[in-house]
Amino acid sequence: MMEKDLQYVLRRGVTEIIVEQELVRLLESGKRLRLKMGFDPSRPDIHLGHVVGMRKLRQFQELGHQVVLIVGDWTAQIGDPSGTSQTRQMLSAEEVRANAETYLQQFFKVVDREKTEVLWQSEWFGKFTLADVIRLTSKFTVAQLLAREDFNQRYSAGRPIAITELLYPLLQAYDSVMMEADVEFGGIDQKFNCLMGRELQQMMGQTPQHVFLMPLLVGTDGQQKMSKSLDNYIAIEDTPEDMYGKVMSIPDSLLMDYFELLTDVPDEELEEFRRGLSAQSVNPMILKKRLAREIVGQFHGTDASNEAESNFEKVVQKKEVPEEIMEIAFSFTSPTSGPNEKLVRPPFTHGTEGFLGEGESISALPRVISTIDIPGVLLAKSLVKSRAEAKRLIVQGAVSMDGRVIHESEAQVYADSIIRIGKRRWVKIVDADAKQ
RNA sequence: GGAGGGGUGGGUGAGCGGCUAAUACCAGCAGACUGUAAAUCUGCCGCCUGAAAUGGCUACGUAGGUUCGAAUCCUACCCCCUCCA
Repeated sequence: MMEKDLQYVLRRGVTEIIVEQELVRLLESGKRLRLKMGFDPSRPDIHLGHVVGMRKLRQFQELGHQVVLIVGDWTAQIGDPSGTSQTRQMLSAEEVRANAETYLQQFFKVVDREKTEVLWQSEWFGKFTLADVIRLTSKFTVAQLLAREDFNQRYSAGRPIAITELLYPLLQAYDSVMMEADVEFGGIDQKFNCLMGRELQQMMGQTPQHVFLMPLLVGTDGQQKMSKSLDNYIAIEDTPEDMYGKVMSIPDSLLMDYFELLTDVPDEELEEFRRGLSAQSVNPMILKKRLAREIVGQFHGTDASNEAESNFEKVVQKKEVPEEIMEIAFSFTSPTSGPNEKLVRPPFTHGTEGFLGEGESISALPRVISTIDIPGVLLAKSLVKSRAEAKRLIVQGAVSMDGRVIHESEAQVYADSIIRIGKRRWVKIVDADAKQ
């Protein structure tokens, strides 16, 4: 049983383990290992890309090991040069602290807080002197650092590399020494930095850490790794509905990766899914719904994930109006004043008169009617960036009211009329007077 | 210290006195088709005004200047990059 668990943890969602044989021996020795994971508090939000590593940490915790989370309050200032971003803004100490707080809160949604130790880099780098810097940097050569692929590329392409960027791997390596890491976890793009940790530990008389590398989660665009700056991410703070919808929008090609990296669905079942997909005997959409339920459930519970699913079926698949929508108050009795301001065009032409039958009064009618300026409404609720945009959308037939496409900026609305823009934006006009 | 290159819309990147709100590509938005998948096709993609043709305003690092007219020319300043030392 134990054996099987270990194999699962070492196989599922893993790209590379350095050095695997040794790590296995170490795990079998029964020693409580110190597992290193670092993060830069340059951005506070955690998304599913981070969750891949966090889940792995959790699995090791369940085997009895200790997580040590390093808050990179110094490296955050440099910005990890890996990937596209070049220069990053320096953050103030307060920003870093606030980001870190938010991060931790989210981190412990997955990782067991009881078995986690949090260390800040400033505990050691805060005391660093120039002498220390020189001592650290003298251990490595430029050639060693240029071995890193992205440095190498930039260098040979004649593009700039800041000295602080070269420092980044060294600082990260030094963290491993200070916390006496047994294993460092990271995405495959962290390989170089983690290996530097091994070297430095060895130079400083420690047993070199093992390195546990995981695949990078591809974002919702199906192209690049999930990241906030590319806006292809699913945040763990997303509402259940959003999260569900975003999962549904990933390309089919990512389906199995997501299952493997982000859920506990057993390998045997995943095999079945794969067979079904390649034999085309199963609709990927069905599997994706399962995936979405699994993921939403992890962060919001099964009730919320079921609700998110029925909401999705109702709103997206059946194209009905969602349960909860934004409302805007409109006074039908005095359409040209009060809260309406920009909602009614100055030459107010249509009122209730003419819509009343013989002997009817306003109160006898279930709904009142008035003419309203649609772009004004959309703008007032920030559903649109400008009037111009609203008009464009109307021209393109993207705006409908009570199920009918609108072609003009002015439209007749009733109390409780519902305006829809595109696929996922709604507003409801409510009677301000009735609401009082 | 010296020589050279460059700063254009969310990104890449053309334009180098009027035809330029500014080519193209990417991203984004919307429509068709759909499974909120992919692929494809179509339209949009600075702001305000107008039903619309139109009109006005703001924008090509910053500040001035030349000109009937400037992203395009001149001056100063700021910033970035490359090479030599």
